[in-house]
Amino acid sequence: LPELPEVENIALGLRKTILGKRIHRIDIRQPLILKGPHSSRWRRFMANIAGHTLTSVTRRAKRLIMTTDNRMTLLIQLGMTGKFLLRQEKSFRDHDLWQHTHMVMTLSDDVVVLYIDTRRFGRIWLLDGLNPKRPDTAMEAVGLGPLGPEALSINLTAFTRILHAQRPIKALLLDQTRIAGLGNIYADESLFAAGLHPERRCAEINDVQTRRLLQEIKAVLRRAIRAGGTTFSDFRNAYGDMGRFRSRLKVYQREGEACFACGTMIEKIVVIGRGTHFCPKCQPAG
DNA sequence: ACACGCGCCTGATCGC
DNA sequence: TGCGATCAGGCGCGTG
Repeated sequence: LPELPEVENIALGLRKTILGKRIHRIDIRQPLILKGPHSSRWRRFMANIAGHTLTSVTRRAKRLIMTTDNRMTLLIQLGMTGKFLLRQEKSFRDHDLWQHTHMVMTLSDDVVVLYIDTRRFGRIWLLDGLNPKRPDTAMEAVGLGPLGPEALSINLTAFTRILHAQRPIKALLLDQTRIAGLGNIYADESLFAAGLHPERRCAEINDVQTRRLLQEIKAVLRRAIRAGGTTFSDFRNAYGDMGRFRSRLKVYQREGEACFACGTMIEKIVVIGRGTHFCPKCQPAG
């Protein structure tokens, strides 16, 4: 489940290899994943991109943005299992993942970029005229849900403001319109690091705890980025490497195991329909 | 406006 | 052993 740190690592990997490369062609094997006003005319859109150069690969929350020198944009939301894989030749056709490869970009220098998504929750929007430094307007214009501030850069004032709500704190952390980039893994890990029960009502969190939670969110995300993200089964970066953060998770997927801080058994509950892991002693309710 | 819950989709795991 | 049922989860969308 690619969250901010995983998408950041995918972007880093893609940037290193494909920036400045010329696009020879883009093949779509599964048109159903395409969205946006050009999706029904995707053949024309892709033909219009061919021959041009990739000028930027950026990230907004969990969304990837790839732009060309003729101001065309592929905006990718990876969903649960979406990934990019870089290959030097076309031997990937024998690969196990070929049946879930929905897009193939052939670039200069024999670089091939595969977009692979087993469960097909991911989507690719075909856009034109998006400014990669200010992508939100264009994204909302094509019906993508509005995004709150980046979890890595939201300031204390804004964070305090969104905590004026009656929902459980975990629900807020997963709400991309309030704070963008966290998913289930890093929401649970941040709440553990801050010593907050995931069902704690937002409005009951005091100023000291608020400051602490914001610091821990950013610290957890930064550590996860440096570790290359978290791999359970699916996530790989653009070079096929697994993330190394899994062994450093404190609560996520550790139900029944001992808390590293106090030895209490980690519990798993359901909050707004999501599996939620926490230490009942380090993260007391009420 | 706000908040919750369903359904999409497939592979892994569970239960009989 | 085999096969159907269940679960996981990001996000759009419908509903209260």
